[in-house]
Amino acid sequence: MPELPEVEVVKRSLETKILNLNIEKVKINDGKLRYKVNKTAISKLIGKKIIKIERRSKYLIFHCRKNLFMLVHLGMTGKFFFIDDKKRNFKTSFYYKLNLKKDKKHDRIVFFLQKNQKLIYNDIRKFGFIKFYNKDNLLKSLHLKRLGPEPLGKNWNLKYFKDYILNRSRNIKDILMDQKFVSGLGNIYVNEILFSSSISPTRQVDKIKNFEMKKIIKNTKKILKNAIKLGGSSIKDFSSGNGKKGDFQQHFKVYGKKGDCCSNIDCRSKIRQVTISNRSSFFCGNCQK
DNA sequence: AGGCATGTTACAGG
DNA sequence: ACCTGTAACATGCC
Repeated sequence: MPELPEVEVVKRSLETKILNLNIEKVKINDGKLRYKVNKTAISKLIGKKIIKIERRSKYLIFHCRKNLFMLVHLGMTGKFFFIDDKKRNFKTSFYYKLNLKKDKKHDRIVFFLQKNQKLIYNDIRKFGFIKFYNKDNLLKSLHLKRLGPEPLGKNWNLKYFKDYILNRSRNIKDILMDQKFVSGLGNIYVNEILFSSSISPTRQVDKIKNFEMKKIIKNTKKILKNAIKLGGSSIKDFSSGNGKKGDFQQHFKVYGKKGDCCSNIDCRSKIRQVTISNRSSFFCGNCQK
């Protein structure tokens, strides 16, 4: 999935494309996403416009008028494609090239917008979802109500970190991936954050010192901001709303680098891969303690 | 063929 | 009620 930086990039891209365009029609090719798409609810979009797009953690919140909110999670392989049918040269468009490959069959939902514009929700594995809320029940939804602070926000700080891990015994990787502790990080970025903080993913949280927590917080913000700036990562399935792929993956230092030499200049160790809580963890056993 | 993949949630057990 | 770990979801790739 797209983790926080990827979702942020998608959000910014969509903002430039679909805001204030009337939704004329919605076509459901396959509504069996993580949750079945509610046909009655989605049809309420017709005749309305998206007036604002917000990101919370890895969720996108589309604001419509008349107290209608569309909550989207991209799961592991959800993507948005935007097509301008009017002015594109179809045969040279990104989407046309993509169709020649294999993605077209995973177009699950198509939103037809005014001026021959189309927004497509494409999701190979169907772990993503689209749900509808009103203002009162959106934040109370099971998805949003228990989310911890945003990693780029001021509420995710040393005091919060210390208080949260009191009386808890888990490894640091687990807790950084826990959306109740901090919301928006996933497996890739947590691997990168721990490498740049020189902390082993298996370290128990009660053994993390204050200066290390500070380092984690600082590196998290740095890495996320840089990833957003570079347009996110594109592992296999991510691309932003306009079909461009991000460049951050070229900056990975450990994720997917099993067997490669550690990127720290004075280190000759090889990156190791172990499984922690059922997820792959990549780290340097020499640099990360 | 089998294992792995950017995530979240329901569930079971403590 | 809280905390933690595990399995499940669907599809493609190596």
